[in-house]
Amino acid sequence: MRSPVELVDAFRTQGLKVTPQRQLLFRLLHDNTQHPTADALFAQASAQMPGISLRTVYQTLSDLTAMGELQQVSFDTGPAHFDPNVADHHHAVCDVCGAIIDVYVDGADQLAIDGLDGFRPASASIVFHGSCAACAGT
Amino acid sequence: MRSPVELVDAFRTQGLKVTPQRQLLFRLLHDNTQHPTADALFAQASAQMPGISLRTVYQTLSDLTAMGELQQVSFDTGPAHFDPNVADHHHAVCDVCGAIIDVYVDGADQLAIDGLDGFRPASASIVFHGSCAACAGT
DNA sequence: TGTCAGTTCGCAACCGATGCGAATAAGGTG
DNA sequence: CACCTTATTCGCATCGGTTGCGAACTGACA
Repeated sequence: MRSPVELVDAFRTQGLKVTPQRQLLFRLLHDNTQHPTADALFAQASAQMPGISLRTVYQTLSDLTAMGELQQVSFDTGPAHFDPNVADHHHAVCDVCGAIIDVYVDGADQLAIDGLDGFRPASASIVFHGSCAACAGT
Repeated sequence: MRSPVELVDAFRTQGLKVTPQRQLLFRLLHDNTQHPTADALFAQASAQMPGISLRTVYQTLSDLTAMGELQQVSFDTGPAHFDPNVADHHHAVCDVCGAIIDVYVDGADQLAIDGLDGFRPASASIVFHGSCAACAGT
């Protein structure tokens, strides 16, 4: 995701308006490696801007996702998480504390796949489950 | 997933009862490669047993999943799909028609992963997106 | 056949997410 | 700087998927 100042330009260029709510979310998301949910962002945003609506958070998140600035990732059936890292990468989920970390997998594109039977893969997403450094103990 | 007759034994052994509803679902799921949702199974079950409750379908699916006879898989934020194939495998999803097919990936366990930073992976799940043989055209 | 624990099933509730519409505010123009 | 247009905010209602609850029911064993 681009920086808050770049996003201001990008939004205006598209005829979209730059509101305080949006700017706050730009800041909360920039360089955020937490993979927050809409609800988590709403909580953080509310602390700095009481009265902001959850609806607005959802709205801005989907705007940013549509613009390619954000990647929406979902695990299992829980709420969606948002990732400002839009590079080609994958995720590791800690089953203990729920932490999500970005991982880069070499050779993900040349995996030997059996059973494709004519299926033409366009993309692959890999999710590792396990325990993170903090939860694995020492 | 084991065969309907084996499941009858397994259920009784665990003190669970074998009802007509459950037997019907055993049959609908056995050798099913469609990865149906609870709703889809409910529709099929209703055709053969009018009056069966969606609640019962959910109940039995979660029983079977708890017993390890079924694997619950979810893609994006949509409804959960149930897979009687509990072997170690992955999935390919057709973005056109929504078909889900089982695939087997060699070397999935020795992928070169960067960024783990102490994370200990216990399992990996890979989802391919693309177009299936029927939808890819020829 | 009787007894009892496990089941079924409808309804309400829940969660994450989205549609709608009135009030509000951004931002270009005169 | 005031104005006007259009986008945005935000609360509320709604929706889809799923689960909790509890009364009535029914397998399964004695």
